[in-house]
Amino acid sequence: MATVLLVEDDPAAREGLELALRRLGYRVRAAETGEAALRDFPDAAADVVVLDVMLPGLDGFEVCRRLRRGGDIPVIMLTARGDDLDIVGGLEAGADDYVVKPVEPRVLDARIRAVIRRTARADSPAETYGELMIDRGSLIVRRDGRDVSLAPTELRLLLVLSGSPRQVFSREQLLDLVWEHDYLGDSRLVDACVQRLRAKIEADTSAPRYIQTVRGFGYRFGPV
Amino acid sequence: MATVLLVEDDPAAREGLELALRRLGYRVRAAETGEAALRDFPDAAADVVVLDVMLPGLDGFEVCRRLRRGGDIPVIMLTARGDDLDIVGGLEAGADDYVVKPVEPRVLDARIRAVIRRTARADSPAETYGELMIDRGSLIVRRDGRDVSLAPTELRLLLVLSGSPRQVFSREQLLDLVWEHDYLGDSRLVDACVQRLRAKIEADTSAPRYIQTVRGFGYRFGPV
DNA sequence: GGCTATCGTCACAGCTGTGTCACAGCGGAG
DNA sequence: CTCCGCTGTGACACAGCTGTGACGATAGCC
Repeated sequence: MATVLLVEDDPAAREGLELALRRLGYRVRAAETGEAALRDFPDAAADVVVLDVMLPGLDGFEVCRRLRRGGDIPVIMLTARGDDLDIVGGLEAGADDYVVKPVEPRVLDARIRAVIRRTARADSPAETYGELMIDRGSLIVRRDGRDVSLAPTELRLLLVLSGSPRQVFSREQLLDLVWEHDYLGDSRLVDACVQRLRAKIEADTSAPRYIQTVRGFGYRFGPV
Repeated sequence: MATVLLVEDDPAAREGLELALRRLGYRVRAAETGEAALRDFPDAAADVVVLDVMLPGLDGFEVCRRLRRGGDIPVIMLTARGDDLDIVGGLEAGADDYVVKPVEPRVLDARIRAVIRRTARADSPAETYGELMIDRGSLIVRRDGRDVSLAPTELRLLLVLSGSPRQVFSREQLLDLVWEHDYLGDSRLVDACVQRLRAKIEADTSAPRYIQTVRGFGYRFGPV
């Protein structure tokens, strides 16, 4: 059965949900704050994170964003009833779903299963594509065995693209996923970042091997 | 921009949402009943379905299940406030998300984009028609195992046609779906693009195997 | 077999989309 | 404070895609 990392500062709500989830067959690890969750997370080996929005210290949105950067664990946000802004913020921060408190256990159960079903993907420790190696755990990228120094944005771009090899991403999608701001109008922003990334990981930028242009549509990570 | 198929029987709610979504840049096709939606669907070429739960005739759950069977178009359910049973039922029926009525346009916008972003990631298996392979994820087209280099418009045309095999598309429909501009009067525009596409994917353009002309009506993708 | 509406084909001029580059603003490190 | 690297922006060039119109070919109808 799946493991849930539950992040909730209110003891009553936390223990209630923990008990309910255990009854439903989940393994549960609980954390009281976002910091604790982020600290525990690599070891928690959770399949899904259930995350309260209102937390002392780091709030839920920020925790969600950081979890997103670290990998692709699905996140379900717990939000106060009727606060639509929370919903928008949570989804923009990369949450996979949200539920409104107080939550029925069977509702949460259904959402957890739906989210796990959607994101069921195996994550490998370090991926190798030809001469290129990408380690999502340590965020180290190597070409021909030598470390490549990437700027933060370049790294995020590479992680997003290589996270779904061969999948074509439009510029709009990339702005959403990598830059996390809705952009109106066009600019050479994505192109420029792609170019910088290519300059660092491609042997021949005029015949890119890893980051390919799909004219009229966008870009694709595709070794071969 | 994405196309939304909106299924809602209440005229006021339907027209309100339709207008709001158009303002946000979506193309919208509306249906009043589940039956109408299912009938329209193959032609609607929608990217996401927004589906009211309470519908006359087939209810939202059943429509959702049938849409699921037909393919993997993402579905967002519209449900009455506070009805948790709806939520469970909707997610079990295969819905990707739900929103509570009445819905703020920007909330629905965020949900639609989140759903599209998630489902775009799912790698769709490549389709194979005889000697022709079309991979909608990577936008790679192969004939006899060799990559075919298609121009953007040619590729869009092929994607639209092959998205509904055997379906006849009129030139007007194609101008709308591929070129996205309402065209008045006739021109050889569609023909020219079809010809260019045929030259690249057909072995014998005088006896096309994949893109067939239906004289007086339009074109059809039909590998037979 | 002729006529007509319809479709295929082609060449070309204009233009769109992308690669590339330099530069300035910004923020963090020291 | 200064310095340095990262980021976003605009300008520019250019490959090659696109739309257009003319004309030839073809199928359907009588």
